[in-house]
Formats: sequence, C-alpha cells, structure tokens
Amino acid sequence: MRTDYCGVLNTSDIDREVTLCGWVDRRRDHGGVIFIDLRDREGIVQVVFDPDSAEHFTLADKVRGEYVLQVKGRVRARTPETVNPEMATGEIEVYGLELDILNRAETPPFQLDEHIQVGEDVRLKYRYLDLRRPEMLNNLKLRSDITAVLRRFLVERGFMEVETPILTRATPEGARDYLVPSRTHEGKFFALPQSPQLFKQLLMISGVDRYFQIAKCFRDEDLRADRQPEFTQVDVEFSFATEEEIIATNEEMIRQLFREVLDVDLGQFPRMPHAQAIDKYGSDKPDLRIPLELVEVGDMMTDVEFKVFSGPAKDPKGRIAALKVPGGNDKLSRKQIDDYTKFVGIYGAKGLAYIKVNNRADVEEGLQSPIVKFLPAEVRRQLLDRLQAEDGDLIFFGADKAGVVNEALGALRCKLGKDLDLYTCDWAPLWIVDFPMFEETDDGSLTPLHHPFTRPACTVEELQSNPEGALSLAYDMVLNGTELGGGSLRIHDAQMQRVVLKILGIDGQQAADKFGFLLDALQYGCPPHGGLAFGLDRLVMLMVGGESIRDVIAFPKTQTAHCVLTEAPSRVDNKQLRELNIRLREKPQQ
RNA sequence: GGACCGGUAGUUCAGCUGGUUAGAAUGCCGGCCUGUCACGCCGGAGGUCGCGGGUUCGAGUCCCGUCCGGUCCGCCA
Repeated sequence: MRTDYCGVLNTSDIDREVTLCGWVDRRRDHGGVIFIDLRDREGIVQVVFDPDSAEHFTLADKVRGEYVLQVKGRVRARTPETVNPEMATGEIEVYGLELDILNRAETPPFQLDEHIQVGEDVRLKYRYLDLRRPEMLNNLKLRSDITAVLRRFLVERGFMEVETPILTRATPEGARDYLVPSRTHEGKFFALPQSPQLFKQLLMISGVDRYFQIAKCFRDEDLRADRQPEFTQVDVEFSFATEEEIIATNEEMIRQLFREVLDVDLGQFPRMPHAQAIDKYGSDKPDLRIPLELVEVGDMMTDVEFKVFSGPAKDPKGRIAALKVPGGNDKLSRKQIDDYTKFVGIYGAKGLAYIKVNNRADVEEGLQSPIVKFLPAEVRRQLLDRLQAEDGDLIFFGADKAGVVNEALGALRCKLGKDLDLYTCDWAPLWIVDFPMFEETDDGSLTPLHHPFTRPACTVEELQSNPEGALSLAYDMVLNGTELGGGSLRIHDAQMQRVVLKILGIDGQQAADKFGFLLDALQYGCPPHGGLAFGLDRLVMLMVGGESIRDVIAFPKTQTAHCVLTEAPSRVDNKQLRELNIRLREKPQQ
C-alpha cells in the first residue's frame, strides 16, 4: 500500500521505512551504485541502490529506459560531504530495499526540468506530462486548497451548494452562446450557461436564501491570457441581505482565503466610486499598487492654440488628462517614449504628447517638449502647479474623446508601473461601487453596464425620467488591476424589471419571449436579494503569481479555442448529424 | 474582423546584407569513469528549416498566400 510521498520526506523521517511510488525523473549509475531521482506529485527524492542489494540487479538489467516504480526503503541522512543543499533532492535520501516496476514508460517528448521553458503547443499536446512538473502540480493543488477554503467558509455560514443546468436556454444578450442541438426537438438548441445568474435568482424565490455554486460557465468569445471559453465562477447569492452585508461577507471570505492559503493579510478593502476610478485611473479596475494618477487638465486648455488640446477641451465628451511620472526624465529614453506612443495607439490614441520638466522654475526654457510652444506661460505654470511637478519629472498627456483618453492613459499607467517596477505593495484589493446603470453604445442606445437584472439605486420614476444618470447597486472586487468578481442587488420587482428591459429596448413581447420565466417567477414573492460571482481561474492565477489562467486550468484551450490534446472540436459521424437534423453545407474535408 | 511576435534536430535556440555538406546546448543511443545530484569524458544517430506558390543561376534567409502557437485591439450583458 502506498504510504508516503517523496517530496514531503525530511530529516525527521530518518530511519523510517517508507513505500514510495513515482516516476523516474533522472537516473545515474556511479561505481556500481545506482541512483534514481523518484518524482511524485509532492516532489523528488533520491533513492540509492548499492551493489549488495538484491534489488540492485533487478534494476541494473534495466538501467535504461523510463519506469513507473514502487520502492520500499529506509530514509537516511546523506553523508555531509556529498550533500548539496541547493539540490532539489534535499538532505535525505532513501536507501532502496525493494523495487517493483509498475510500468514502462517512453522517454517524455520534452524535459520536465523546471529551468527549461517549453513552448505552449508542446506543453498542451502533452498536458498530462506538463502537469507532472512541480510548479504545475502545485498550481492544481493550490486551486484545490482554494476551493476547499471557499466551500468551507460558505458552508459554515449557512450557504447551500446547488447545481444548476449545463444544458439550458440561450440568453439573447451578453456573450455569444455555445449551442447544443437537440435530438428530440428538431431545429431547437440548448445553450451552455454563460453564468448561473437566472437560476440562482429563481432559487431565491424558492427559499434557498443563501446559495453558492462552484460553477462552470461558457462563453463563445475570443480568448485572451485571462479568458478561456469555459471557466469557473464561485457564484454566491443572498436573500434579504443588504449591499453592505454582501460586500462584508465576501470581503471576509477573500481575506480568510489569503490568510489561510498564502498567509497574507489583505486588511480592509477600500471602496471607490466608479466615477472616481475612471477619473483617477482611467479604468474601472484600477491597479492601486501603482502610485500614478491621471489629473484632469482640460479646463486650462480651452483657449490654447493647439487644436489637439483645445478641441477635446471644448468637447463635452472630450477629456484631457495628464499622467506624471516622477523622475521619468532619466528613466525613459526617447525610444521608450516612441514605443509608448505606439502603445497608446492600440487604444485609439492618435498621439502621446509629453513634457520633460528640466527646470520647473523656468517655464520659458526649463520645459522640453514638442507641444510646450503651444502653451502660454500662464498655462504652463498652472499645469506644473496642479501636477505638483518637480525637476526631472515626465508628464504624458492624453487628449481625445474621454473613452479613448481613459483607455489609453489607463493602460499606459499600468504599463509604466510594470516597466519601471513602480509597485508599492504586493496586494492591492478594493471595491468599485456606484456603477452607472447603463452605458451608451455607438448607436446611442443604452446597454447595461452590469446585466439587465441589476437593481437601480433609484425609484422606477427616477429611472424613467433620467436613465443615463441612474446608478446601480452593483459592486466589483478588484485585486491588482484584475476584476476578481462582481455582483449587485437584483431586481426583485416585476414592474421594475419590465421598466429596465424597456429602457434597454426590449418590449413586452420580446421580454416575455426571452425572460418570460423570470418575469413570471418575480410575481410569486421574490425576496429582495443580491450576490456576486468570482472568477475562480483569475483568483487562482493571481494567488500563484501566474501570467495566464491556462497555468491554473488542467486542460485549457489554445487561443483559437482548440484543444491540442484531444483535437476537439472534431468532426462527427453523419449518422450523429442526421439524428440531430443537421446537414453540413459543404462536404467536410478529411 | 484587425495589429504585432514566433514556427529550423525530441526540446530550447543560433543561423548577418540570399552563396559550399544547416550549427550549439540539452535530450536520446553506444562506450568509459565516477557517492553522484543540471556529474564528467569519448563516440554516434537525429532536420521535407510549418505548408503552398513566386523572385533568383542559387532561398532557412527576400516577396505573396495559408496554417499553427502566443500577446493585444474589437468582442467578452
């Protein structure tokens, strides 16, 4: 019977008899002594077979090749002069007494050494070997620990885990759905859930007043390093709770998670209104580790002889913001500034004006910039005062539609933080609150900033008279510039729900078609309720310090939503297609 | 839908302005040595330079197309 893990053995185990199972990680044969680095999910230990051991000869015959082994042996200290404490195999070794070869193995297609970076496609094709690497196994283990802590936290507070359907109904808005054709209902389709949102609201009506679920969600949109087509939400909902209770409970949950898993105290999370986040950071998920802020300077630019500035300054939808990089003169070369100009171009900025503050006291000669000649001395002085600029500072400007300025300077702020390593702390959590209810799309119509079931922070009458100005009772948890989770109080009143849908351009008939079951349900005594959902993959990624959620998902997809390992998606038999009443337009190529 | 980076040995990469037989490290195979630990030494095998087309006397290298992997914009209520 398996009793031990290689990697957790230490000096306190000396003289213990152990049974180990694992893979041969490396093998050496020195002076008749055979050394095997045996790897299991916890790490590696060196097993020694000396020539006097009967098992030695079993192995010596087969000293080539790869194996899955079971070893019985005794833990002992290494002789001090031969121990290299920096080596992965540590201070102890196992003296092998018995050896069973459980299976043969091919040489792995790539080396599992930690110091060799292997390409993503090879790793994914042989994911089962990639996961054998300690850092990947550690990521999976941490993910398991994290869900264990979250489950325990929620269950202890009376939350009930309820599973909701994977085969469900297409929702008309939001992301593109993954569809599943129905065999028994010709021409009809299930959709995979983008989130359990509506089901958890229905559960509130059922009286499940504290619900949670660790739920798979599916969205057929293009992938990113932090976006996979299937991902996991920690979904939580409360009946009869205030926004304050919901925020406090979830904040405590994340705080406890960090305390237990990482031994990190996150402290109390600050709260910031959405409008302030946009003003100061150009983002609704600001990275507060970076001590840079956008400063509004549009008011002093309305009359300057520089249309790039005066235009947006006079445009009610325009914005001019400045971003001061303290000491940036020395830190940033001309080429880097050019690169940043290109960088903000990605977000639609047409340029990136800047001023180098060489001598703050001399506004005539002390400022170095392609644009400073357009600014009167008085404006220069005002500008330097407002930014509290000092000699050596570099000031970037964004001037455009507000959306472009926010996107561009918000992204530049994060890039500068990273490039110049400006981080002031390891963890910067916060809540974003007071979201607008709607945002305007390009064609002038309104779309929900959160989702159409979010409760407005106003009455039906106020909402109808000024929908653009309405705020919602929504909140996002942000950590280090990543949106970890978001939620809201929901609409529990059928009348309010109809009004919101109407503002979104969904009339009664459409609403009945699309959300009829929800509107019906709201009439049967829906308690006031609200909740939120965390992106588990992003949370785990941040906690393990990963760059991509692929590193915390056992079997992720590539950027084209392809599984290199199973080669899914794949063609299916014509028989299957016929049963589903699907005919392909073109003959599939083999 | 778009921008950018990459694709050369099992793996990680080098290969300049086009010019002999495409290299290194590591892994693999064989031998030697050795309480070694990213051991060491000697030898060997291993490549349709992603694919297709074009330019050229000549293409890994230049051009066009395409596929794959990645980063990002759009998209992601």
